[in-house]
Amino acid sequence: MSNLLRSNIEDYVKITDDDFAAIRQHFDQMVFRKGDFIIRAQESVSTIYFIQSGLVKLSYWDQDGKEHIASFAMENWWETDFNAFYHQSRSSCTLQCLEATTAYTLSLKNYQHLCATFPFMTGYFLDKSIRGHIANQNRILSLLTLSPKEKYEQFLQLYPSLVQRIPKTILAAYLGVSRETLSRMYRSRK
Amino acid sequence: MSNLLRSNIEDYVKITDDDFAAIRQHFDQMVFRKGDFIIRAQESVSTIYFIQSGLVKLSYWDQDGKEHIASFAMENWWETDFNAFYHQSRSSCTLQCLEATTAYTLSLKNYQHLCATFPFMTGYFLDKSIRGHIANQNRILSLLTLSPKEKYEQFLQLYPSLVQRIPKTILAAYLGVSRETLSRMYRSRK
DNA sequence: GCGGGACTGTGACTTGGATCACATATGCTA
DNA sequence: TAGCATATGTGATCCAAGTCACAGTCCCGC
Repeated sequence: MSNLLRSNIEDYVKITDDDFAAIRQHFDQMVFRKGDFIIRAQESVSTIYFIQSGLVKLSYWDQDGKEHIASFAMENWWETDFNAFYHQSRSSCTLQCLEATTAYTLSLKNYQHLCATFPFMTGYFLDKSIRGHIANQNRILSLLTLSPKEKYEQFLQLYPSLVQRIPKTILAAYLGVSRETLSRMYRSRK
Repeated sequence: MSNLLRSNIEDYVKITDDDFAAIRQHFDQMVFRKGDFIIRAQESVSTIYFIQSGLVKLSYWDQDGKEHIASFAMENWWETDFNAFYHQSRSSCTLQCLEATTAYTLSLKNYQHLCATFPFMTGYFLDKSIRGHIANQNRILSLLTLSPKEKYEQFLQLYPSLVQRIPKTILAAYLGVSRETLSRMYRSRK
C-alpha cells in the first residue's frame, strides 16, 4: 500500500483499484515550503487538505497579536479551517507550514461529488469527523483539568514524535502556557 | 411539525411520513428526573441520546474530586459520551440531568442499522458531527484566548437562554473559572 | 413550618504562572 | 564568513485568579 490517502481510506473500508482511481480524480496535489501559508486569515476556504508529508499549524491571532494554536496536522491527517469551509465563510485562522509539506487537496464541490458518487465516503468522513470530535473533547478536558506540567506530559505521551518537530514557542501556544513556563518545566518536578 | 426529532432531521433533509415512521422505530424513549444519572463513570455506553426536553451536563471529575463540564445539552441536541460510545469502552464521564429530561435513545446497533437502511442518515449524522467539531474548536480557542470575564460574556451571547437554567457553580466549571471569580464578575468592568 | 442541603455572595490571603528583561545559541542567507 | 532573525534558557517582579472561610438565601421534603 504505497499511497497514503488510499491506505487512510482503507483503514475504514476496502476499495478496488478502479474505485480508488475514480476517487483520486477528485483530488489535486500541492507542494508547500516551510513557512508557506496555506490559508491566510480573512480568506475564503474552499478546500480540505490531506497531508501527505510535512507538518502544519492552524492558528488564531488574538487582538493583542498573540498567536494561539487550534491544532497541528501531520502526515495522514486531514486539515482545514472547517468552520470557514463548512459554512463557506472567511477564515478566522491561518494555516501555515512548520515543515515543507505536500498535500492532496479536495474542493467543496469535489467533496460533495465524491460523497454522492461513493456513499461509503460519507461514512469515511463521518468516521474522521467523530474521531476529531472526540479528540477535541479530550483537549477541552485537558485544558480544563491539567496543570501546565501535566499538559506538557500528556502531549509528550500522545504525540511523542511531534515534540521534536515543533518549536517550543509554538508548542506553548498550543498548550495554553507561556513560553517561559514551558521552558522551566523540563527540570522541575512541579 | 410537532415532532422535534423529525424536524431536526428535516433541517438537514426532507423525509416522507413513511420514512420517519421507519426511522422512529429505531428509537426508544426515556424519562429522567432532575438529578438523575443517565450515564455514570466507568459504565459502558451503548446509546446516543436525543434530548426532547430538559437539560443535561456531561462532566468529568479529576483526581482532586473537582468537577469539570465537558458540555451541556438541551432540547434538540444529541448527546452521549462519544468517546465511550464510539470505541465501545467505559465512560470516563458522567451524564446527569440538570432538569427533568425526556430523550429519544438510539443504541449502537440501531444506529448502524439506521445508517445502512437510510444512507442519508449518515449524511445527517456527519452534518451533526461536523457542527459539533466546529463548536469544540471554537470552545478550545475561547479557553486559550479569553479572560474569565470574556468567557462569561461569550457564553451569555452564545447561549443566552441557558444562563438562567444553569447553576453558577456548574457554569464556572464549564468556563474553567472558579465559582468565586465568576460570582465577582457581574459588577466589575474587568 | 422546620431543618438541612444546595446555591450564591463577599472579604482576606496566597500563589502559580504571566510578564519583563536579558543572555546565549543556532541557524539561514547574502 | 559575517550578520541578523529565530529559538531558547533563566532570573526578578507582579498580579489575576484560586483558595479558604463564613454568611445569607432559597427551596424541598418530612
